[in-house]
Order: sequence, then C-alpha cells, then structure tokens
Amino acid sequence: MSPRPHRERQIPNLHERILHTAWQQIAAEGAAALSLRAIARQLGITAPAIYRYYPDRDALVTALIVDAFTSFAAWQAAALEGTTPHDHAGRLCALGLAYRAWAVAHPERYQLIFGTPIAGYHAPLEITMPAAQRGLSLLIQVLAQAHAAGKLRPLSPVPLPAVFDAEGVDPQVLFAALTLWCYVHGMVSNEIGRQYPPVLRDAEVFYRHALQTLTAQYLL
Amino acid sequence: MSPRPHRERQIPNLHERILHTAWQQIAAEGAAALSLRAIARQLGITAPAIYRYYPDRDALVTALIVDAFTSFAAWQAAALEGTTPHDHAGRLCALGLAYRAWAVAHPERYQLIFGTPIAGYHAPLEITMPAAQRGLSLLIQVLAQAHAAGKLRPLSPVPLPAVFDAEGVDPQVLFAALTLWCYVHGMVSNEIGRQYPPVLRDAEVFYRHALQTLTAQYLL
DNA sequence: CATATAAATATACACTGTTTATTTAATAAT
DNA sequence: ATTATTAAATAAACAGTGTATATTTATATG
Repeated sequence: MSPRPHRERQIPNLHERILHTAWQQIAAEGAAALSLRAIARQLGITAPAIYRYYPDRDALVTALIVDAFTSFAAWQAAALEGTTPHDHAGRLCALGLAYRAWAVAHPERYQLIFGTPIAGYHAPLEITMPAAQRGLSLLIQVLAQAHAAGKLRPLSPVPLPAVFDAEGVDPQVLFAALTLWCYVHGMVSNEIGRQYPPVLRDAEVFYRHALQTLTAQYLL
Repeated sequence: MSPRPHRERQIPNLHERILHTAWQQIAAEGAAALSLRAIARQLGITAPAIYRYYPDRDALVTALIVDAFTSFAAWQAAALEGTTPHDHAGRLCALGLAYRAWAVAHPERYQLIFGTPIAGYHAPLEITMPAAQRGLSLLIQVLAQAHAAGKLRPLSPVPLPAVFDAEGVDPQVLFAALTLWCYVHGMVSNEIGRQYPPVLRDAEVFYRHALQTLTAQYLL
C-alpha cells in the first residue's frame, strides 16, 4: 500500500469529515466509545493521519463540544423566532422547551457537554466557556427584557448577596437566569441520564408542568 | 514467581480491599482513570485475580456506585439528626446543604453517580435504582411530614397532571420532592462540573441563597 | 528538472479489559 | 498419611486504545 494516495483518492475537507464521522459514531455508539482509530477506519485512513488536523484526542473532543454548543445555541435562537417580543412568559417557556427538545434529540451531544463521558478529558475552559455562554445569554436576554418591562417577580424574601461580577446586567436577572438554568438542567440531565425514580411515569409531562409552574413563579 | 502466594502473604478481605483501592485511585486521579490493572498493581496482585471477585469491570463500577449511594444516604440521614421534627424548613435546608456538602467533599463519587465518567459503562438499573432511591426517600419523607402538618405550599396555578405511580404518597409531595431534587442537583452538578459562567463568583453563597429562596417558596 | 514541502503511512510503545490454560496452596476424603 | 479435590492465584496472549517517531511519496515551487 502506498504511503500516500493519489489526489483523486484523497479525501477533501478531511478536517470536517473527521468531525462528521465522530458525530456519526457518537450517535451510534455513545460519546464514551469515541475512538480515533475507529474514525480513521471508517474514513479509510490511518489513525496518525488525524494528528495532522487535531494535535491529540482532547483537541478533537473540544472541537466536538464547541460544535455541540453551537448547535444548542442555534436551537435556542430558533425557539424565540416564533414568539412575540413582549410575550415574556411565552418566550421563557419556548426556551425551556427547546432546551429539553435539543437534549432529547441529541442525548449524546448533551452528555458530551454536561456529562464527563471521555476518559481523562478536561475541557479547556477558555475555549468551551465562551461557547457555553452563547446558550445562556439568550435566557439572560429574555429575562432582562421582562425585568425592564417590570414583569420579573422578586424571588426571595431576603436580599440577594453580592455573588456576581455583573457588568450592566441586573443581579436579580442573573440570579433568575442561573437558577432557572440549574432547574431545567437538573430535570433534563436526570431524564437523559435515566436517574428519575420509576414512580415518575412521563418525564415530558412532568417537565412541561414544572416549566409552567416556574414561569408563573418567576414572571408577573 | 510462584503462581500463588503463601497464606501469610495473601491479602485478607481482598474483595473489600479492591473497592478501597479503587476509591483511593478515583480520589487521586478521577473516576475516569479507573483501571483494573492499576488497582492490581497497587495491591501487588495481577489483574485477572480481580475477576475472582468481580466478573468484569462494570461489576466493580456498579459496586462502587452502590457504595457511593450508601455514603450519600448516610450523610442525608446524619443531616437530619441535629434538627427538630417540626422544623420543616430547617430540615429541608439541612438536607439541601448536606447534598452539596457531600458532593463537594467527594466530587469524584458525585461524578461517578451522576456523570458518566466510565467509558462504555451502563448501570444495571435494577441494582442502582434502589440504592439511589434511599437518598431521595428522606427528602420525600420530610416533605410528607410538612404536607401532613399543612405546611406544604401549593406550587402551581394549574392542576398537577397524573404523572406518578404513587402508592400512599401524595402526588403534590412527590412533585415537590422531584422538582427540589432536580433544582439542587442542577446547581451542584454545575458547580462540580465547572459549568458555571465566570460571572458567578461564589457558588456556595449562591447555593445557600437559592436554597433559602426555595424553602420559602415550598413551605408555608 | 531538481528541490522542498505537505500529507499520509508504517512501525512501535505503553497502556487497557479480558480470556485461557496452568500452577500451586489449602482442604477434604480415603 | 497419602491422595484427590478445590480454590485462588499467575502467566501468557489477544484485541483494542492513544500517541510518538521515522519514512515515504505526491504535489507544489524554484
């Protein structure tokens, strides 16, 4: 076998083809089964060839994570498109439903981001945090609009301690955003991770009801 | 080297020593780095020897998970000991604080249970669910007591759909328990998994304030 | 046409979980 | 006391992994 194939047999856009193949295998076998050698096999190349495009496995995983966050942020943005700007409850609900819908549609991507399925992988926060931020920023935006309209209900009987390095964003808005996100994340990760107890029959109905309760709690 | 050591050199309680060594290495290197061979090395035995006690790696992981759940349930139970039976808010708060305290004290155990750090591992739910249940049952118990005392605030403006296979436990209690658990789990898993955005300075203060807000929302 | 570069391969190393056959210490039976 | 049995470990090997190094060759450049 020749050490380098003719140009006709070369794979164009190998950089993206590797990512695409990785997603294919993650969807089929789960994120934990990610293997450079398996990707190489499917592409008809050898494993070290991947190192031309990604310095190591972790770099590939990071690229996948950024990819997933981008996909997630797109879903979030799309969810707001069908809503009217002043229907704060509707927009909040839409974001919440889109959050779960994306996770259910792509459970492996969800686990890749929020679980820790890759052995020994530690995310470089300077790369993944900005990508993650984009998803959260829409929620903050919607809540900030509700706050500006005076529709954000004061949540706590006691004053909020100074826990934020806020720049222009109201701490109450940040607190509402983070708590809502944690809530929703907890429900979705329990559903995707099959952690719910058997007494819960329908996780989706449960989720919708919880979301309805939440919007009523957070908005006037 | 002889194929079997003399009795004096044999390791007693190897079954438990394996678990203990596994926890040691998980604490040092993270759950993802779990390795049968590394455990064997540290114990001065060969890797296949472990197979006398655990049929495969997944069985060992399952034993570790059950172990972790047991430890967690013990912390939850201990948290209630310093409280008085009718101080429902205090008891709820104690459970919530204990939840986070356990996770912060044993982040690897937490990730092992709720993350998915072991490549290719799928938990046998018939074994892990009952163990997980024990932790949740205390929360349900506390909320049921509050409900019996008429101190559980009705949460939603709309009626709760029938999503539970409840046996003797009020659906409102179950709903409150599950939502509270999801909320707390979301916050803790975001903290442990370093998913919080940098604007949040102090995750512990944030958690305490959220918990305080929650108890006020859930209890009268 | 000669040279330099880029992109792949081949090979090898140190790991991993797991299977098989083998060896031996301890125990039970005669 | 000797023999047979059983239990618990080892040794060796297999297929898989990520990754480093050296090599080869197709292509682009002077």
